[in-house]
Formats: sequence, structure tokens, C-alpha cells
Amino acid sequence: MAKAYERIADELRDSIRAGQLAPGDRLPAESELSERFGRSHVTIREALRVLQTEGLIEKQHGRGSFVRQPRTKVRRTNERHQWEKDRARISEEQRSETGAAEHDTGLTVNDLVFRASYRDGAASPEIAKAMGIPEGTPLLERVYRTRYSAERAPLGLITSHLVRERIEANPDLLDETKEPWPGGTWNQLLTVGIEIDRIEELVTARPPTAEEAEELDLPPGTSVLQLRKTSYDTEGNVAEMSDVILPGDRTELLFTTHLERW
Amino acid sequence: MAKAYERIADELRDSIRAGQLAPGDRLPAESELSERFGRSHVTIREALRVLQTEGLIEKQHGRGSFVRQPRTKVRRTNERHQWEKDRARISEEQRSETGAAEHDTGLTVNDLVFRASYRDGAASPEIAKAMGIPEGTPLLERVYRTRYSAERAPLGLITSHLVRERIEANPDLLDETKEPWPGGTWNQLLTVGIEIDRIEELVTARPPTAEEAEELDLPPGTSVLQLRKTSYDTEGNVAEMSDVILPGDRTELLFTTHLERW
DNA sequence: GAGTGGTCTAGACCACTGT
DNA sequence: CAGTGGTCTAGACCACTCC
Repeated sequence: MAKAYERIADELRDSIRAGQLAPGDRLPAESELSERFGRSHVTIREALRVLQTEGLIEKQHGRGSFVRQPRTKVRRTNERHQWEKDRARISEEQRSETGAAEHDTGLTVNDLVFRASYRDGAASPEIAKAMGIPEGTPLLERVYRTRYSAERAPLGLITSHLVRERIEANPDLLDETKEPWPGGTWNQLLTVGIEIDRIEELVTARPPTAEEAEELDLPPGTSVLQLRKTSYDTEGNVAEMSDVILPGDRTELLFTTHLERW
Repeated sequence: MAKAYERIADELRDSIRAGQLAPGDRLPAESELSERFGRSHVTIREALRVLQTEGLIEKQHGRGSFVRQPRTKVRRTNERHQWEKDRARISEEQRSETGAAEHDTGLTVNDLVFRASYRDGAASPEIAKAMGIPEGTPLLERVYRTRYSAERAPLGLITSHLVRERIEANPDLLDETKEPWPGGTWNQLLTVGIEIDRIEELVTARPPTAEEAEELDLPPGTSVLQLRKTSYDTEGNVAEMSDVILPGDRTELLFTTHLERW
């Protein structure tokens, strides 16, 4: 007495798990499944929808439904922060070879495309709370994308918040045509006397908004990883806070924690 | 010429974002929406499904559709590792004293273990690779749940893998009736001469399997955070590896990275 | 044009929640 | 019991892909 669409989903799921349907294979057409199971078009589609939200299949309009290939993941580590900090003080030429995103992906600078836009803002209640500053504090907000040139979709959507007053000593930092910041964010912060002491990263998972799904080219049912990165300076104040939206199906985050020895 | 269900979804989404429909509010019945928009039952349901997968509404059979309340999140930090390590060597009485104090600082460890089951296993290719050991190495696998006393659904599903040979010097570790391990995992590892030096945590997001959705009481569209925690001893070998499945809608992970000072 | 999945209808009936 | 959402049908037509 189980629901029809569940029985059909179960049967197809078993076929996939057993390997009778391998990754990349096309499933039988909906019309054929409809006939085989003696159920209507709508019921078949409901069954396929179950498998789709489980991430097992992918539907392509006009072509068919396919068993999903596991996506190759881009790994982002927290060791990159020390690496970036070290890099901020080495020479310009050595530095120009690579950037932080390359550290994670192993790609060279030519493969990566950045697009940045700056805008002035003021701290909303939520941002103010997260940064430990008064509401309405003038901010510089940088919005950018990192993208691997061979792929259509960005690796991540980033919004970065900086307190304007703390960085305006260096006019380059307010000019979006200077992006990516020569020498990287860390080097530029150094020019205005800011040294980062610790970084907190708050990770959550949630469904994408319609806009995010569009921009990151996320298949239905995929979620995003949201990473709120807060950088504290040596006085314990927030120097920068950024929100990073990462596609859940092709990102993995690696955090290493070193412990004191006994 | 937009699709009808998208227009309807857009309109309802706008109402929610504008606050005309507040969290907890019931949406108009499907039959009423059907009449209002002049569309069939199925089309209305398609529109509501869009909002559901965006996490904006929650449907309850027989009661109605409701604007979702943001869930209160359980925070898990990586500072807990140092704290746990420190705790492993202090006396039993001191341990119970500090429990409450640390709880206030956000390092919650008063989750209670219920239902632990042990089984003997051998390292699969995937596990062997992750632990850096030969395939087929005898393992002790502990499967357990942590939950807060007040809540129904577990906070996480955990499978922990230990190399049998390294821990069998202490028979208590092989006995599932001794769970939770007196003094905690760290203290018990200490009894067999293992000191943990560093921990790697690999975080990914994915849709839940049907079983996980059931056990964690996840609404449709919610994803899980998968955390693979690998503990390395002072020789650089893997002492323990565990997979933790966390509900994406009520978990946040906080990682702090301390940097070397200039 | 043939074959695929996507949207939609009008209506039936089932299953769950409340009173 | 009335009111809600959940399953299902039979059929129409649309939109996309590939040959």
C-alpha cells in the first residue's frame, strides 16, 4: 500500500546503487517509465523528483534524465590564512606569481578571473553586531567573484566589509580599478598598519536563494555553504568581515586544529 | 509570459520578504490560492514547492502551510578540541566542576550520548585511504547519536573508526556497555598511550539520504553537513577518524585559526 | 521532425488535523 | 465532521535537443 511514486523511486534508486545504472547513464524516458509501471506521467515525474532532490539524478530538458556524476570538489583550507599572511611581506615579483585562490586549487593565476565592484555602505544592525561596531558605521563593501576560466559558474560569491575609516589612509584601497589589490588584501591592510592575529570562520549550510542558484548554476536540491569569515587584528578588533557563498556540491572545507602538547 | 507557478511563487515570496506574512503565519489554503490565482490545484502546489525548497515555508499535512521560523542553531567550535584535551588529564571531580563553567563560554559538551553500538569491521578502501592504513585493517566502529534532552531529533549521527590493535590494551574500550567512555574519548586514548596532536575536519554539504532525513527529522530541501574528523597522534598517524552527519538547518560550525605574529 | 522533459487542467479520492 | 494538504489520472500542449 506504499505510494506509487515512492515504489518507483525505490526501484530506480536500487538500480543506481547496484550499478545497473552507472554515473552518466541516461534513464529510460518518462514515457517509457510511465508505460512500464502503468502510471501517469505526473506520477513518474514525482518519482524522478525524489531522486533529483537526493542528488542521484540530473534532468536535462529535451535530452533526458541522467545518473549524476560526483562533482570534483574544490578544497579550501584554513592553512591558507597563515600562507597569505606570510606572503604579504615578501617581494612583489615573487608575489605576483600566485594568489590565494590558486593556493587552494593548485591553478595558476591565468586560470582565474576576478570581477570586483565596490560600493559605500553603512553597517546594518546585523553587520554591526557581527563586526562589533556601532550601527551606521561607514563601510567599504567589495563584491566579487572568483571563477575558473574553463568553467561557467563562479567558485564563490564574496561580499567583504571593511570599516572605511581604518583604510582610507591608503587611497588605493578605495579604488575598484586597483582590484585585485596589489599584493593581496593582507599586504594592503599592512600599508594602513593592520596586522591580522586570528580568523574566525562560521560555517552553515542552507538552500540557495533563487539568485544564488542562478549565478552558481546549482542544480535543484543542491545547497550552499555559507562561510562568514571574520578577521581580528592584534588589538582584538574586527579588521574585515566577509561572507562567502560556496556551491555545496563542489566545495569542501578543510580545517586543521593544532593542539598543545602534553 | 512567465510560468504561472513562478509568478505565484514570486508573489508569495514577496509577501514573506515584506513581512506581510510573518514567521509562523499560516498561508492561505491551497484551495483558496487556487481560486485567487485562477489556477489548478497542481499549479498552486508547484508554486508552494518552490518556496519549500527555498526554506521559506513548511507544509504540514492536514494543517496548512506556514512561514518558516529560523531554527536556533547549535554551535560546534574547534576550540572544543583543546578544551577536551585539557580535560582528559584532570581529576574526575574537577572535571564535573568545570563542565558548567565551560558551558557558559559556549563550549557545550553536555550533550548526552544515547544508544551507542559497537561493531568490528575491517577498513574499506575508502576508509583505509582516509586513515592512511592498509585495506582490511581490523577496526572498532562505534555508531552513536548525540542529542539534547529537550529535543526529539538527534544533533548528529556519528560513526567513529579506531584501529583495534592500538586500543585493545584497555578492554574497556571494546565494551559498548561502558559507553560513554569514562572520562571521555581523550582520557581513554590516554590509557593506551595515545596523545592527539592535531585534528583535521573536512566539511561538505550534501542532500540527506532518505534514512538520514528520517532520523534527523529534516524537512524536505534541507541538506546535511558532513564533517569528517581525523585525529592524528604525535607520530603523525591517524588515531581516530569519525564521520559526523549534522542537520544543516540547525548547526553552525565555528573554526578559529590563530596566526603567527609579525 | 522525432523524442525528450516541462507546464497545466479538471477532477477524483486519500490521509491527516482539528473540533 | 469540515478543512487541510497529498496522491493520482488522462490528456493537452509547450520548450528544448538532436539529427
